[in-house]
Amino acid sequence: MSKPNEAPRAANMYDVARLAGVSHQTVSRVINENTSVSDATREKVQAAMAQLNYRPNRAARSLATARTKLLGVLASDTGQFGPASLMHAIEHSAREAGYFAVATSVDGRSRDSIAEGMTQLLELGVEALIVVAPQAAVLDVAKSLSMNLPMVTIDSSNRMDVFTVAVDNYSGARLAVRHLIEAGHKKILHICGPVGWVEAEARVKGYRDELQAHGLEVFDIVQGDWSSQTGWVVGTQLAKRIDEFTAIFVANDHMVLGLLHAFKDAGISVPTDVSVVGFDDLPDAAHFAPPLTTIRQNFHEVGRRAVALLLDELTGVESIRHEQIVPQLVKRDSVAAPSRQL
Amino acid sequence: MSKPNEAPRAANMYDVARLAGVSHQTVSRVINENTSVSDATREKVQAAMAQLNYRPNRAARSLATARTKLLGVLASDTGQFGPASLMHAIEHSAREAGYFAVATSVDGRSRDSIAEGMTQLLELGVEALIVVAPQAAVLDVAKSLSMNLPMVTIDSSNRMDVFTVAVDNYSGARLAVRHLIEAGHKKILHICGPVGWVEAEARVKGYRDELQAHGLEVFDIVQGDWSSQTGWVVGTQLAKRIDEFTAIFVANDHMVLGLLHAFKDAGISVPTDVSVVGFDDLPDAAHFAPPLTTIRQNFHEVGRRAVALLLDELTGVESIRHEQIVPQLVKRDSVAAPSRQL
DNA sequence: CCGCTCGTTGTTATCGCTAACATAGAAGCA
DNA sequence: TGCTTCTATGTTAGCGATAACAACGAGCGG
Repeated sequence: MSKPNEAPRAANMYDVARLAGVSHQTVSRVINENTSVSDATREKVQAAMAQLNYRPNRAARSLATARTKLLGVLASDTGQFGPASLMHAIEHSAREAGYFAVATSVDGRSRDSIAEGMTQLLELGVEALIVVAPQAAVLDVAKSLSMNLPMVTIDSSNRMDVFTVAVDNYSGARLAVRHLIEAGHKKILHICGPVGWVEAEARVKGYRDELQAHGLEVFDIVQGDWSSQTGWVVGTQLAKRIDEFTAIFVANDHMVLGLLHAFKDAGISVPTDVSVVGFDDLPDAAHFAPPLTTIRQNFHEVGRRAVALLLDELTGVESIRHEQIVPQLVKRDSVAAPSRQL
Repeated sequence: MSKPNEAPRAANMYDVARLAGVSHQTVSRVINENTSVSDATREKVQAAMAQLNYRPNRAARSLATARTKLLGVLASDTGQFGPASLMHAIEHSAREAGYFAVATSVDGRSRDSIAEGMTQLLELGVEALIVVAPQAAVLDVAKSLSMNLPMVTIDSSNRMDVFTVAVDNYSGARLAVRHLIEAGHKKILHICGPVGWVEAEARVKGYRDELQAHGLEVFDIVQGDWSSQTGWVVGTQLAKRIDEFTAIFVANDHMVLGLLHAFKDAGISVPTDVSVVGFDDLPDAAHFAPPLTTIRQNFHEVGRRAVALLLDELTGVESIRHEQIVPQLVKRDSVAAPSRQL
């Protein structure tokens, strides 16, 4: 009394081979588009595969080849616009190359969390690693755990020991500040991102250097954390010292939104009373009040190049070790000539 | 002349066994915390694993057990706030349960893209599927390709053939409209999401039903597509017909931002001239001008429950087939009593 | 003191695939 | 025609784990 349809196990290579009247190896050859298989045989096999709804078992294949066709992405803050866009780009580029990108998001401030994510990725058997985590700590942990897995990091820290692809945050920041200077501003503040983020640091440096290059005063940097909430808090405080500056370079667009909110409540008009430049060019930035002048990053391009770099490394092709994508200034309505003389 | 350090292959179970002076099976037992292993042996094995930096090979394990511990996530529009938050929640919940969530993002309007994503997931050997795609088409394709893989979809379409976890968009919409009605509005417009999105449809229905329940006029729905850009376009047109309504229920917060922009340019004040309620409660919504009254969705809870449901199904536990998470109204400053008599 | 049980460990087969080698015909060439 | 060469296919042995069963002692009751 056997139960015939109990757990109808999925078809494997031998099932296909039997139905097509060939050996399993021939089926394997058809799948891998390998070498010499006659057209007649190929068609028979393909028909059999279709009929059985056959799908190769990736685990078995990985075991036999020691290759998983998996790309690991170690990411933090995946809820943010930047990382999310990046993930999307990476996934698509990977897929085009026959790879599958598996992502794990970690808390960039916790070494345990990072280590746990790395371990998972390693156990999955990823062939290479993309680190999308703007905190230096993530990179360190990843590096120490990854043995000699090919690895590229997406940041602008310019560490020489890892391949990097990055938006050139430093030039982006200079671009933003220069735009403000060219509009006639001399007292320019900077609201930066949280400590530990390499992007934030690069933007601070760009801000400083551009001001100094023009012989202008560098203010104490105002500490932010990327969130619009903090932008609002900072903006509320800044509103009281409005006579100290005429322009602000803000390290990201979200913070600008909060800042704008605070300024509006304080009766400060942008750009009449103070000019603002952001960073990111969120899809919403064109609809801020006023529409925001900001720095656009091409995340899609960054993701694409990161995958390309990794694939080169995997296939042994020599390639550039450090790529920078230059961001662009997008002019909208948040910058005007200063109306006050300080 | 052999090259000793050429390709230092990672340690496997036999290496550990040899070093610990036991059989590979005993190592397997230690890893799986299985049955009777003496403390002394366990410690020896653990020491050997640590020394060799041993990591079990997931492919081999999958092959032997026919289980991958992989949860597939078929998602569309992962750049949006909602799906991104959801993915994050799913990933964390899965990890807590010893699973790894692999996500693939597809274009919800292209059946080919959906089918391709599904095929990839299936080949990876995912044990179950979470569909985070608000378009009905995705669900259909997934259903047809998935054989009888356990599957839960995150939407409110209330299809009886699939497990669902969803934010109750219908009640959310009624909540929003009721709030407007209670503020005294009688002419309330709705800007909806794109066609084919089940959330959009549920919100439309909620809007209609709530108005009808109060005997109020239902306007033609204004077609949107979630983006702030479209919100601006729609807002620009609506500004010309401002005397036809006093309030708007907008299907998501992004569109509100564009709408606000258009109204501001047209000299229409919110909430003085027109009241607005959004949907989503973006982290930025508190800093819109004015701060937005909107409907908050608890994505984290949705993700958590979806994973729990799937795990129940996987382990054969009977569970609820359809869960609804009720959203909340968040009151801020974009709603006031109507100032005009229509 | 013998046989039984149970806790602990080892042995062998197996998962589904690919790599490497083996083999059988057909074609090419003198 | 007889030999080599190539094309198309089959056979066998792993990859690194788990499952199922076998075996070995120690402890225990009769």
